[in-house]
Amino acid sequence: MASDTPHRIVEATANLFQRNGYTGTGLKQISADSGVPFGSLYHFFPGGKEALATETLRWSGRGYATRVAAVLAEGPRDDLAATVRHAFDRAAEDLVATDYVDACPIATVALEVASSNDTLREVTAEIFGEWLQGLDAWLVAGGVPEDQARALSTLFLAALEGGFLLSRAARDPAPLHALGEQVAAQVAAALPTEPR
Amino acid sequence: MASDTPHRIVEATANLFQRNGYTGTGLKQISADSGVPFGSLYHFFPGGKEALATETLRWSGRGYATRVAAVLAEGPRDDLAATVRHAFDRAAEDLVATDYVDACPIATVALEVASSNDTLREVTAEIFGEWLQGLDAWLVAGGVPEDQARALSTLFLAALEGGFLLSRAARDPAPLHALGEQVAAQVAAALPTEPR
DNA sequence: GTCTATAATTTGATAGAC
DNA sequence: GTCTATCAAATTATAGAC
Repeated sequence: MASDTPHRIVEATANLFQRNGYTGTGLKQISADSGVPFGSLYHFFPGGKEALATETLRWSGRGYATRVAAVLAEGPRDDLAATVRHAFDRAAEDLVATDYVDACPIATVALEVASSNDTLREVTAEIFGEWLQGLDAWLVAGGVPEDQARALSTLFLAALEGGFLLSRAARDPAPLHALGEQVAAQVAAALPTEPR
Repeated sequence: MASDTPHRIVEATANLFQRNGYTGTGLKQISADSGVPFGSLYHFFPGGKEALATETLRWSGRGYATRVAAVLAEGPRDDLAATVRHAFDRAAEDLVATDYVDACPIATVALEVASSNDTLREVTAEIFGEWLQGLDAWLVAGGVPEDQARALSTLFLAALEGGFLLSRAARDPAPLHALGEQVAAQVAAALPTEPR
């Protein structure tokens, strides 16, 4: 169980998906990058590329949810808005530190398959849905009224995704930082103790 | 000048990019869809696929900017927030009406090439930059203070892009509608006449 | 079970007939 | 200039030796 072969495959696939997307990633390259013989890909993933992509997206989705949860836990418990800013700033830092590759591990593939592969589209939809549920719970735990949670979690996730898009294209962290401020303001406005 | 061949090529390429992305679109398919012989692709675009993609992205970028400007012009001139909601609602309608294909014509390709093709990445960055400038001007003309325009235009565009991502993945217009409300609220808060 | 070789197709790109 | 045929290399997938 030392070096789990299927896991090595998924890990290499996840890295390649982030840089080259789904159609841009070849199974030969996955074999080469992971050091796993080509035939083993079909031994462990009889469903071929689509099955491997499904597993990779789910694994990446869980990993990213964990990372975001950890960053949100770092922030001050009594200041949701400050924590939102912190999360966007950390996302921007990670992006710059990794030469603009370490963004959302789902988005590129999600857009690629949205109109061309219904199986994988559903997988990305499930992952985004779980992320939104997690953000809902975090917002409600922080004092946001339940009936406003989904709108704000949607804003949080969409702004993060849009920020990744704009920051990666421009190779500039500024969009992500600005979006952190904007989302934080909107979250603050939803808190019942907020002055009006 | 009746049926401009290079234009037919670009148009077919734009449609294929929206459904299958950059790496997912083959030149053979472009030739077939446009009805233009394969060799003509290299006659009109000697730079090959990258040159054709550059031209297609620029053409799609101008077209989408025009469409958004038209939608923004439809809204009430004295109510920026209502116009923002209207724009997101229209984007959602168009998305549903086209079976979730008619979203941003740049985003999919932008994410695909962000870490793999610097030439095309720069093209997408230029397009997003021009869009943001246009939104800045529209916001300022509507009464938003100049020093807040870029943050709000970034929120507008990022939320739209993130909304397209979430709505396409889930095949549900709800995220785009919710985001229209959120962005509208943030725009309203930036107007000097807004009550505080 | 591990791995190599190869099949069948498609890719981007060129050569060259007309 | 228009178009066909083809190239070399890539793709996903499979067969089968070890």
